[in-house]
Amino acid sequence: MAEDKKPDLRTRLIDAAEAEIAEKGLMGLKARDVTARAGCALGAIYNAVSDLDELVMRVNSRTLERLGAALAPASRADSPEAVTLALADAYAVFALQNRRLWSALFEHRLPEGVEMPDWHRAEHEVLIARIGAPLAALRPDLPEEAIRLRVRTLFGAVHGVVHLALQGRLVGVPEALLRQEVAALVGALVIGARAAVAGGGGR
Amino acid sequence: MAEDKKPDLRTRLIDAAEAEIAEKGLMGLKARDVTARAGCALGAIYNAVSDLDELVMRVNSRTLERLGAALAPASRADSPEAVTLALADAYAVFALQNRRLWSALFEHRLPEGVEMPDWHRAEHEVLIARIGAPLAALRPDLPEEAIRLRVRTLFGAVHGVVHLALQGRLVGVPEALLRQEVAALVGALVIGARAAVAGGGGR
DNA sequence: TGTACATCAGTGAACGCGCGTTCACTGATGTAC
DNA sequence: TGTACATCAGTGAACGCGCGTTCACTGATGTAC
Repeated sequence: MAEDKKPDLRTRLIDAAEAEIAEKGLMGLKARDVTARAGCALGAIYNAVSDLDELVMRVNSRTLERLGAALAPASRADSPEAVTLALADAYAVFALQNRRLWSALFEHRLPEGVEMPDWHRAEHEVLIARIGAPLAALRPDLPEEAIRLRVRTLFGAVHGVVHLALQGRLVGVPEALLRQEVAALVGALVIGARAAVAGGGGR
Repeated sequence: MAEDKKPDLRTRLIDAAEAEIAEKGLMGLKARDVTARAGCALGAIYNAVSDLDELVMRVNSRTLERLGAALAPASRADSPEAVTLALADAYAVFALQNRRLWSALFEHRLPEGVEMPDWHRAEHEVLIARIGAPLAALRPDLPEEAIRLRVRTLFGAVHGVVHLALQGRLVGVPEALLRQEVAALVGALVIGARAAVAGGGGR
């Protein structure tokens, strides 16, 4: 009666893993904590999923999906410049609000020699495409190949600033100023892109 | 006779740890491998050093010093723009040539609640200052505080592109194109900075 | 020059723990007749 | 409706291993007399 119909164990395990990572970070993820949280026995993990690694990838997969959703509204801004700026800002905000889950995206390493499954790789392509659209509009002079490259560079730049800021240590930007600095960075790059088109210089 | 005067054990241990990290990465660093390589017993580590963590910090300290040396020539370029570009390029080259040692700089986490010792923190400040000089020359309109912030943003941007490229997975720039892309990135930022001064806009 | 003693870097077997994974078992559910 | 049997998700104690750290011991070196 009060016994809600529980979701399928596999889902509960992914939920639990997600919550654990959100609380303790990827390094703090332990099989025992996950099963305790999901309310099942330790061994049950291996019925639902092949591996702890798979569990992490399922969580990362969700995070990527949520990230995608968080970036979606940005694409509706009314100029390529505005879209690019909005994407970068949304990225920073998402990272700030989901720090550990977001970090897990980049921290997770598969054991030596194991390849990332295609379904996970494909999810990244979606992100690339989303950034690529405004950039292509901004630089109609560049071939698709060059755009794809620039997307990666732009993404890397924004990512790096956010990443170091969230790590806190070393040489990061203070978190309170992160959005502002990301905006300054992307703003400069976007102006540079426009100037390149106007000037006719390929680079 | 053929017995060369061996350096002090502590030094040999740091040498060995450095070599191990260079070969296998920070995650692959094991006390037993280090001592085997240094030619001493396992327990000897704890006479020379308080901890494996300290050993890592000693290695990182060296890496930072070598990074500093690798960046030094860049400062002799003849305009602030050129210096900034040369610094970024030297950074990318250093990372490419010292991938695992460079990565260790950012991967190493001290156990919860342990603070980074000052001697290590100070070494980072040196790097910041080195990038700050040309940037301050480029933006004489900005107060020192703002320059310090921009240095971190610029550093983060370059770092991010390099970092993702070296990771290889996900959304990185291909390594062969890394230097070119870093140059494009920094070039655009430097142009943006100059334009900001000319235009009188603070941002 | 010799003897007794203290020091301490260096040794390596053993400790201890964290933790992913396995596996023999249980019990609920479904199927055949 | 009842009985026998198969299946299989779920259980949790036990396994096994990697690995940082400790600690009782050794033996070389230095000091005092």
